Amino acid sequence: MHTSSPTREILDVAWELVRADGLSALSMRELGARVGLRAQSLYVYFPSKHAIYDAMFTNANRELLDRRRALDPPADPTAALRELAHQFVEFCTEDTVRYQLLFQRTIPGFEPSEQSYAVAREVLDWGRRVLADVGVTDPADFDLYTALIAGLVAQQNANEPGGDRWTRLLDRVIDMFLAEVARRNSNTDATLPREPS
Amino acid sequence: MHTSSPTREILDVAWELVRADGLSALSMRELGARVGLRAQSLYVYFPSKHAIYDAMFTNANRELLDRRRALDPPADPTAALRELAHQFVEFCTEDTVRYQLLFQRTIPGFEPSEQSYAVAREVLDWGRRVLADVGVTDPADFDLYTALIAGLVAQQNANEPGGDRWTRLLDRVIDMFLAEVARRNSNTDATLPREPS
DNA sequence: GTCTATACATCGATAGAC
DNA sequence: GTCTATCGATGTATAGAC
Repeated sequence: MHTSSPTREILDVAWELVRADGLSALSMRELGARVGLRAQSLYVYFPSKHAIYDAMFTNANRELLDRRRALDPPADPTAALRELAHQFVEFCTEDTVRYQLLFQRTIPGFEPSEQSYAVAREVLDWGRRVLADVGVTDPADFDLYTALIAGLVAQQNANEPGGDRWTRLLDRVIDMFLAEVARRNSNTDATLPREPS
Repeated sequence: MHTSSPTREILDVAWELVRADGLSALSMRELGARVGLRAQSLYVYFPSKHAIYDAMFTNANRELLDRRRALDPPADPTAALRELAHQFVEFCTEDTVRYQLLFQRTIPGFEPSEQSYAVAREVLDWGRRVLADVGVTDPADFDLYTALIAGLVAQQNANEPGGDRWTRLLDRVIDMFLAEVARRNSNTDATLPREPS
């Protein structure tokens, strides 16, 4: 019996270190010391430092997925979208290092593995589903949505980490987005010939 | 007589290296070798590697300012805003490493110096002036604007560097933004009591 | 599985000779 | 101003004792 596997403990401590000193300041010797191991022994559990980053990447995406599953989505699709967006923005701003790992290409040689990407895709597909529920199915509209959210988060984390100068604009941004999509759809209906039915 | 100072040449080569290998892959030894010096001799011109990053930061902001000054802004304020936004987005996406240095906090201990920030503020103030010309003076509206542009650029650079999947949404985003500000202003006019005059 | 020991190449940075 | 020499770090790797 054990409370946590060595692998699990290494990852937990890695997150601690990274949060304290920055994403790229993760050192194998330091990490080993914190878990009572020499740096070399870490290679028993992870083949390289990038493998640790990769596990952290998966880690973080799973955490986001878990939180989404924990939501009890309201019946109203728009309310559900709002809830999702707020959860995502909070997730991205409550831990800027995690945000950096997930959404910025900042570690020199690190590229998430295929299986890590799979989890990231799950997150994105979840978003697509929620948007489809409010009638947004055009891929360009979805790109627009991700850009709007990404912009708020990027500005918040870059210029006022921990604050809410940008994130408090979220509901306004969602309204603006939904109005824009509705406007564009009604324009399209009015000006383009109908599909034969 | 000389074609360029050592300082200038070091910076030029630093940009080359960084564009080739990534922002954090800048190495003093490599940089020295490319300019015909040993790494240690670089410290005659820059007191540290961060000082080189700082000079590059100022460098890039000045380049952006120069381009703005080179614009011959159209008389119509909205057209001028469009032109500015397009120029900015192109500036941010044509060189992702430069974008990373200017707008992402990615280098472990690097913080731009006060005088470097001054140039960055000039850039921001320029944007504020152009937005004021189209009637956008509320600071929250300006924050909204910067987030919208930042979002397009962030998504483009992170997910499809060199492409235009997000940046081609720029005019749509500007329209959406202007409509939102207009809507909000008219709402305010209609529902709030006027100031005594 | 973990240790010690050792190795190699890399890094930023400093001291001091010339 | 440029050099050699050196320092203390880093990631990575291997060999071998226990």
